[in-house]
Amino acid sequence: MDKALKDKIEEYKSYRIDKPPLELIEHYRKELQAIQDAMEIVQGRWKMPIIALVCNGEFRYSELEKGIPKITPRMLSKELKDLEINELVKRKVYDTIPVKVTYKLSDYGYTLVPLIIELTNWGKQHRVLMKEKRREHNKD
Amino acid sequence: MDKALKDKIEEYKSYRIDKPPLELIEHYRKELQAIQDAMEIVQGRWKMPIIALVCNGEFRYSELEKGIPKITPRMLSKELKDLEINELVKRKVYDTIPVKVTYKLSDYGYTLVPLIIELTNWGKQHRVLMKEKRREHNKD
DNA sequence: TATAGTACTATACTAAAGTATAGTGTATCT
DNA sequence: AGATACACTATACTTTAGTATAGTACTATA
Repeated sequence: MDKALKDKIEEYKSYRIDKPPLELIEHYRKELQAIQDAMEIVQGRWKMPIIALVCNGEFRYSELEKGIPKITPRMLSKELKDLEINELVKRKVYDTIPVKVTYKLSDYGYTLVPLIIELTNWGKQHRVLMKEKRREHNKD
Repeated sequence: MDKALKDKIEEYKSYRIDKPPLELIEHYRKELQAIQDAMEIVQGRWKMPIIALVCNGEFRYSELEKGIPKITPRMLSKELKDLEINELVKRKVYDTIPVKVTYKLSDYGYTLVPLIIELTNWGKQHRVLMKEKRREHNKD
């Protein structure tokens, strides 16, 4: 682990609230609720990958299928519908023949971008760390 | 939706990368991997709530049970074990009689704090928006 | 002696999430 | 005429996640 990361960790520790237990529990109750609300919407193997892709523009169904390896058509269509219901994704039907359908992030969907950035950053550095660790392990 | 949120949304849209399809796919492949790596560790109904609690200090098993309503002992012990394996949580056994066991975030665990903050913030504002929406709906 | 607390684990089960496979209707391409 | 693209949906199934309930081994307290 490098110095920059260590410094950051010290910074993050200030997130800790040192309060008497009752106050802490009260504070935490609200956090827990927020976390559960957010997770309900973002939960599952495919929602985040879909959002992360469609925040780069407008995509057709078949483009999403190609962009997100291993997703089945059933999952793609179900997850898109879920995201549409929660107004995170907008579906647009062009009345050409044959029809063209595209999906893009709604304005509200863009509020998830900071979360996606954090998730992606954490995932990237986690992968680096795991690689380092495996290398160290093999050295022994 | 207030002006501040609208401005933020415009800001978030700059996350979008407007590149030719091939470059975009290449860029996205790495993001997808990171997202999936991160989600693997953080996935499920209980991991985030546990991490959000233990980042406030050191907790005994029974305190966690009380702090996280509706979690069953099986889930708590399983999730704590998972988090320990991934070195996000540290388990400490005091050799008193009877034994006392505590859990706290590891330094590495603290790197998840920015993600938790984002998740919590998003969940909070989402709840506010849903409330507004229900109120509008009832007005009609 | 009975009850409660501590930190769990075991077993059996249900519910939710995800997969596999096939099929629909329309249109164009070969 | 047959194959392929498009945007899905239906059905059946498997896997994973989570729940319910009970129990362990120890100790302290009433």
